[in-house]
Amino acid sequence: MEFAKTGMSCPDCRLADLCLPYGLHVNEVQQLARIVKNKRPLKTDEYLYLQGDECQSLYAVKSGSFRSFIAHADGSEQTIGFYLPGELMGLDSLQHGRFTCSTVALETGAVCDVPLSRLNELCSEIPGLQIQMMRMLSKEIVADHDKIVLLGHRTAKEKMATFILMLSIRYGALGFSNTVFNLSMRRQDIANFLGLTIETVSRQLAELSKQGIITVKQRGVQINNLDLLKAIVDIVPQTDCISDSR
Amino acid sequence: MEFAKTGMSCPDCRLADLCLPYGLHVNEVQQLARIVKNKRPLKTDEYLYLQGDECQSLYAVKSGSFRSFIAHADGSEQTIGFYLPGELMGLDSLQHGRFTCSTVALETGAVCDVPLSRLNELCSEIPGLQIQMMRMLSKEIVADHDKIVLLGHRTAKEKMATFILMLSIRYGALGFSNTVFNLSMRRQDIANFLGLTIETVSRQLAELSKQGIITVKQRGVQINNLDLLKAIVDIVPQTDCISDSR
DNA sequence: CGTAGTTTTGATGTCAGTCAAAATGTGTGG
DNA sequence: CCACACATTTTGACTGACATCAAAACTACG
Repeated sequence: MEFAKTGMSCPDCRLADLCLPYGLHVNEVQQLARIVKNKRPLKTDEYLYLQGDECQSLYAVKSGSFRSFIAHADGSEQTIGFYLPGELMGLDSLQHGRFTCSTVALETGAVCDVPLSRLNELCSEIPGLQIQMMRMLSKEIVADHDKIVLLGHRTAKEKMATFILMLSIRYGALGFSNTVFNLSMRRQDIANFLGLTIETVSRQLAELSKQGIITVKQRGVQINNLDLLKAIVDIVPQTDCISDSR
Repeated sequence: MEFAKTGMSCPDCRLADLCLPYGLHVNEVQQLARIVKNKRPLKTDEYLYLQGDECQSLYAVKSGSFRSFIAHADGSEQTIGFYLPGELMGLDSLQHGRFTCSTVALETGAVCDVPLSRLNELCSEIPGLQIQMMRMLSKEIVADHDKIVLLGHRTAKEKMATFILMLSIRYGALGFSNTVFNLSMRRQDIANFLGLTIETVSRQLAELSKQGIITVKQRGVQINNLDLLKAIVDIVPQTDCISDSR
């Protein structure tokens, strides 16, 4: 998903209102833009940072999508979440200065590099930025709570439906279609994220297809009946998004 | 768990280094203390705030323990977490100004009331406070990631062992015994938190008892073999705590 | 076109949920 | 202090949803 051109700066970025510049005055956005470094694009499966790395910068998704996960001593992984444009990655590192998870590109994408030391300075100078920074941290917490709810007590079908619905909502909030989109992650990633096996994910997608609620063609997903999908979920995810039809 | 006396202020609070004052100069802590209001103690099952309430203040646990949970339209709940002394509650509200979960006292306890507007002002004046605030938000995110890992792919036995171990670590970090403590929450709360049923929780506790790893007497838990407990968990939770024997 | 990776489909097993009842604990009023 | 009622926890028998194991079908890429 191409959105903001690589090299485009905060004042001109269409994602500004979903990102750090939200609520800032024009000149403040310019100040922010001056500290943001544009990173080169990342290719599929390229790592943005590794668990345990010292954190010098936070990264905002400019285009593409990313997966973050925690690796365990035994080699197993748990996918923590997926990041779409406008979202800030690396917020887990602010506690101790090291990333607690690894993040990898799911497709070709670009990120904005926000040096932490400069960001902290700027937060002191611009109250609005400090507020927005806390908003974004809080948003991550709320999103994580949604994930806890998702993993807590739901059946495989509910998990699958919720996953599709959350993506739909997030794409919609970005100005994309909320009924037709591509899954940038593999079945394995979905399964791992939802605490299921790939076989179960495959079967649930097939089931939802058979019921006519969605149409799946490899990575491509089309939602044919949003209401039925919501009926399966029935528990309203309080995802960050601004415009939710509910 | 009595810890800091009600009425005691930040500069004298034993929990200061786990809480907002961490890293501040003495005079800055005094500034902070001036905006903190002492709330009356809460009794068991008394609500601190309700999901959907407008957030005027954040609350730091002074003594006792709390449970926060999300209620769904169908009446079901998902426990999001448990709060112990020194922890800050309500961070989920910073995004939109409303609490996204309810929080209730598990036992008699007291909290510090930190008015949000004053806190924001103070963060602008005291860079160290702004940094610490972000650390605490980040800590919450890391803790939530641990919960996602916990709920993701673990068996009932692993969940139960991890739960006991995390409590052990947190009590230890507070200066309490990490081998003998009371569960302030009911079985129902543990089950709901772990995505299990009370029957399964009961059986797993019985199983761990039978193996001699722990001794359970109602709310009381004694860990007889910390290494065996860790062996069951095997996936190291990266919980916030400072001093971890591992 | 051939190989490797990914996804789907099928058959079987198992862990935790459900239902039911007993045991234990907690609180209240006599 | 005891008796009774109610809540919580434990134990047991059975069931079912999802995991596991295995193989086939589909895709992608050189």
